Amino acid sequence: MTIKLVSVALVTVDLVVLTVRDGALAALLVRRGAAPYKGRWALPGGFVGDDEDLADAAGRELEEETGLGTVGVHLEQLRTYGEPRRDPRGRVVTVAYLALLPDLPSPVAGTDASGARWTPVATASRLAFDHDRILADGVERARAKLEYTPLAAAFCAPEFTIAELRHVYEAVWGRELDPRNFHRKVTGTPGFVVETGAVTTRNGGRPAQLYRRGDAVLLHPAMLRP
Amino acid sequence: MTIKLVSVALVTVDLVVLTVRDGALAALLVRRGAAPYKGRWALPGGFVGDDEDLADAAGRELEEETGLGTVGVHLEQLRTYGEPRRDPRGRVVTVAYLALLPDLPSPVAGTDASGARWTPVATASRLAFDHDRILADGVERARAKLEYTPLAAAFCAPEFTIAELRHVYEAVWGRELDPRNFHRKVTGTPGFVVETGAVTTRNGGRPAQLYRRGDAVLLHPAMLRP
DNA sequence: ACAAAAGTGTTGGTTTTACACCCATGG
DNA sequence: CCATGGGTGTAAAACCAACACTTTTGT
Repeated sequence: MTIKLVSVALVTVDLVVLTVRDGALAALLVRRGAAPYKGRWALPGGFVGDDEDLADAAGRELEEETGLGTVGVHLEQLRTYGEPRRDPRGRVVTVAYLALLPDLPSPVAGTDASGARWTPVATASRLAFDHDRILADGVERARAKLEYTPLAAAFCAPEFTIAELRHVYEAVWGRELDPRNFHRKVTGTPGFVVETGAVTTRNGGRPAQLYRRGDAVLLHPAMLRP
Repeated sequence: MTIKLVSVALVTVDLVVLTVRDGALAALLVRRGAAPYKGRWALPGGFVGDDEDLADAAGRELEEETGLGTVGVHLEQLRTYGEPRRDPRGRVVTVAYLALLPDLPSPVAGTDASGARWTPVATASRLAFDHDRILADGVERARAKLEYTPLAAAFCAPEFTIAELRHVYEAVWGRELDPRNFHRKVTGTPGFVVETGAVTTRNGGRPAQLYRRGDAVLLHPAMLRP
């Protein structure tokens, strides 16, 4: 056995931050200001504090990058990437997190001030490090979890209409869904959404019921993507 | 900002190794021979080599612990645990892997020689570190993936009968399934299993067809666990 | 009145479930 | 012949896709 077994590594968190903008799934990217990969787009991220939990580090980076608090934001661990030469500076193990946000009109970065920008995932490529792969993994996770969890609501404002929820599915899956059948399915799946009693006409046409997220954690039956 | 941001950590891999034995889901545990948690049961694991990929480290640990090669064994990354004080010796971030094995009669540890043992997951508790939680996460992952992937075959020998496959589902889900409907469902799901042409009577009764794993990676339709 | 969006009813097809029934072996 | 496990048939129930149709707003 010749492997050196006590391995010390730098630990970072990287964030796949997704939202639905203009009918498409978009990721938050930042432009790197320093080597390596200077000038290239990358996932937001940074080092984990000495006495900081991984999830806390991810929440802190999200706050720094978006200006948002982490309350109400869906944030889950995605996967860890630790290939020995993934970072030219040395052994860096990164724990990737997946964050899902509603399309916030104002306080988010993406105003391009801080060098952060929303990019449709279909056109995001040639990112720094192994971030192409991490982003792809995050998108695939989001697509899969829409099927069997109520995660789509994380892309919506706290109160939303069934049609707004449907637009999320259509954007993430890249496929049109029948509004009538979708409505029945969502309202018929126990715990997915709960009626608030309020209505809105913000989308034009007949007023629509507003809903909040229900307490289900798994959808039975699932929303299938055939 | 007072957080020290350049965090150096020791990186380990821990393994949740599962098999089906005597009709129950069982995990491979080792008894710790040194502090901390000396004498307590723990998940097998160890440090990642200096120039070693995480998946390779997991495969190496599996081989050391079971005496098996990693060919044909299902091994996937589970989750990463990095709570600052999860290890009293210092900052240790562990990347957990999930391994699924057929119930091998002979060469595996578990003979208790090396201090390793198969334990039904229902009775495994009070493990060292945060290993209770890691084991629970691994079991839940296995349960969930049986639904929508052909993973159950990883618990079977290379050639298996439909009934043997059903026993896996019944052990992992803790629920009896109708043999007739199960048979139709499995053989009717494209790519799940392929007939070998051979038959066996090893389970008594009428000879049963032997099958091998198919090439499907996702099951359509899924095997539901209601 | 008309367009646009929300929501309900209906229908025919597929899938699931429960269970009766037949098949092929060992003892 | 009987017990045991393997596998097929079938009918009722549940589910799903497609689409005609009604409701309620803004202009």
